[in-house]
Amino acid sequence: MIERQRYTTFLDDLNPSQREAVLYTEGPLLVLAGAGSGKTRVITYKIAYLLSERIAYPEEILAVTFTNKAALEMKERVRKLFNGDVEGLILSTFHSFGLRLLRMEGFKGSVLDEDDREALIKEIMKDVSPKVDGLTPQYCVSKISYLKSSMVSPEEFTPYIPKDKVLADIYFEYEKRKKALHAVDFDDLLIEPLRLLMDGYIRSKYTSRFKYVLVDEYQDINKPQFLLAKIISSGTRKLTAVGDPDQSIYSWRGADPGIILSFKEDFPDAKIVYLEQNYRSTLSILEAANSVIANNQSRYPKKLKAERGRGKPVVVYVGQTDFDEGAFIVDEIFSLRKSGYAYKDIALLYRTNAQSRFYEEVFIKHGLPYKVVHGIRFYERKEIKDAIAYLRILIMPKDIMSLERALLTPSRGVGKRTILSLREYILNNDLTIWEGVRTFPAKGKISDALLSFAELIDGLREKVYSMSVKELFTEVLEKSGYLDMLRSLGEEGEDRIRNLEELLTVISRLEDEEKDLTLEAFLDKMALYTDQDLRREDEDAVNFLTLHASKGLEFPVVFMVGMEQGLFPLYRSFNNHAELEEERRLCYVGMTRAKDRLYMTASRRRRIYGSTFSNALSMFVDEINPLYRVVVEDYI
DNA sequence: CAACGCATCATTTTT
DNA sequence: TGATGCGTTG
Repeated sequence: MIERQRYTTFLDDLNPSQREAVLYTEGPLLVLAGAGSGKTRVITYKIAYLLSERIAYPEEILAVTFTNKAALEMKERVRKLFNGDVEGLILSTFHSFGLRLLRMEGFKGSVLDEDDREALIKEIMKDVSPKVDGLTPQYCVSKISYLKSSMVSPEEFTPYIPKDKVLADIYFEYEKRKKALHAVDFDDLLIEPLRLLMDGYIRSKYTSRFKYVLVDEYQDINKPQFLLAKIISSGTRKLTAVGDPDQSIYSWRGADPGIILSFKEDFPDAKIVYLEQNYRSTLSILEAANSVIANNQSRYPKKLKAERGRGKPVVVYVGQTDFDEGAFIVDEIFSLRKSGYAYKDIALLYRTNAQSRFYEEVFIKHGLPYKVVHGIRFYERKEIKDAIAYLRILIMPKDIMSLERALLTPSRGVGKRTILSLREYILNNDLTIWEGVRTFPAKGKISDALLSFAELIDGLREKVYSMSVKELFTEVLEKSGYLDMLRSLGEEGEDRIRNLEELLTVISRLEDEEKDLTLEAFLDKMALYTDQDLRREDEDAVNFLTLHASKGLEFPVVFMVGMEQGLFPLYRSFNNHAELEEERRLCYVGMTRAKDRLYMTASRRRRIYGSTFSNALSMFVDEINPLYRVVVEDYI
């Protein structure tokens, strides 16, 4: 008994409903957790509890969240709470888990990023399909991704509009070529594991391993993610899903908010726990947010209760021009600083990325520090991709995409034409990339070039297991002539070398964190992690981010800018009820990020795309209960 | 075939 | 405003 108490003292930090959710280990559990009600806390405490009480071993627990960053933070919290060895615990994103499963089942290919995907689509469009108005590569990428998230195969897809007839062919060909290249895209990281899990033997391996499955942000999962969670947890059916239907903001991307609403149908014996106390925001902010979200018709009524005091009202500012708006924000930030807030306590949220530039200019003019938070993959910069490609071809025998990339830069007399026939040659004869380069029938200069490339790669391959990733990285860049190429490029090259040096710093850090980091593990991280996950953020700067990117975060002070009809909500959603409600949920997400102070700013006239528009104040601002807001107008 | 200029048209994007 | 794509030129 004394033992037990020692292990679980941390349960005292929880309120009764949170504790109920943590302690329930009988079967499926849905935690409907409002904004700021401690859902992350429930997940981390539950894992720590399972471990502390020896209810489960680390390797029997799978917990999934939506971002790598969130996963990393949660793992750290679990480690601290449990204060023991968590080796074997999988706490990652669905995608990382999917890739991991594929690797465990022998997948040796590479993961296509957004650029690769688009490049492949462009190739296909050139080759096969007739030209159709409005059928852009980007349209294809997003539509195909949407179809895959909805689990509609090329064969099942029935096009309704003309351009989708062509798209259907492109989709089919895309899947075919991707498969030939032994590559998977982000959507495959969910779909392919599902395919494998159809096999009874493979399935039982995972269902017997995972006794507890926990899923965060359940309101924004898509069909394959749902199936993955359901199947993996089917051994014990001890699935804990945590989410908030009011914060579902990704349905345009294939997320299905219906999944959280039908939990009780999918798991009839499920227990449901409601977390309705908000610990994050002041009463004014919370009531303001409540009054906005209450306007959504398709929702289960729910009202979060504030645990904090009234605080300051939400400040609504309407300037004459966007410059007034900027000046107001700057003034407020100066006075917030005086009352003790740091820059990093402040976030500026906007609806579209394009809006950030204007505020960046304002901040630069006034010498205020800011950082734009967005998920551009580090990996997507050319020099980074090139460097990674070199590392990949050392251990990935089927990674033709990376081989082609490495072969092309620095230029060594092997051009696009040779590359294409080399690809054919490797695919037709089912060779490894190494055999391919060595035996490809070429003559003269090309043959020499290929041979010395093969030598280079073979030489480096020998070192893979005797060198650390960091050493190998430096070695590859030197020996391949890549650094020399950049050095000869002058100023532009210097920038790129700096990026590579930054990558080197990242590698050092990863190696510090994980002893014996293998090249395989490193490469898989690179494929899925964004800048934000890899970079340390300790600088004191105001955070600039989209409303979407703000999900799951919190800031003492939040500015929601551009609160105008047409900008937010966007024009497009005006005559689409479902879309408008999603915009409203987005507004709710933004408002509930704020702990102490919330500002919503707008201007009567604003320059967009070079011309001036007059927008009405956002309807969402009107929906705020006047008790909790003050309107500041400026007519200077 | 590439380079240049003009027209066009703009979401959100955890992975 | 600025990125992108297409059609025209050299």
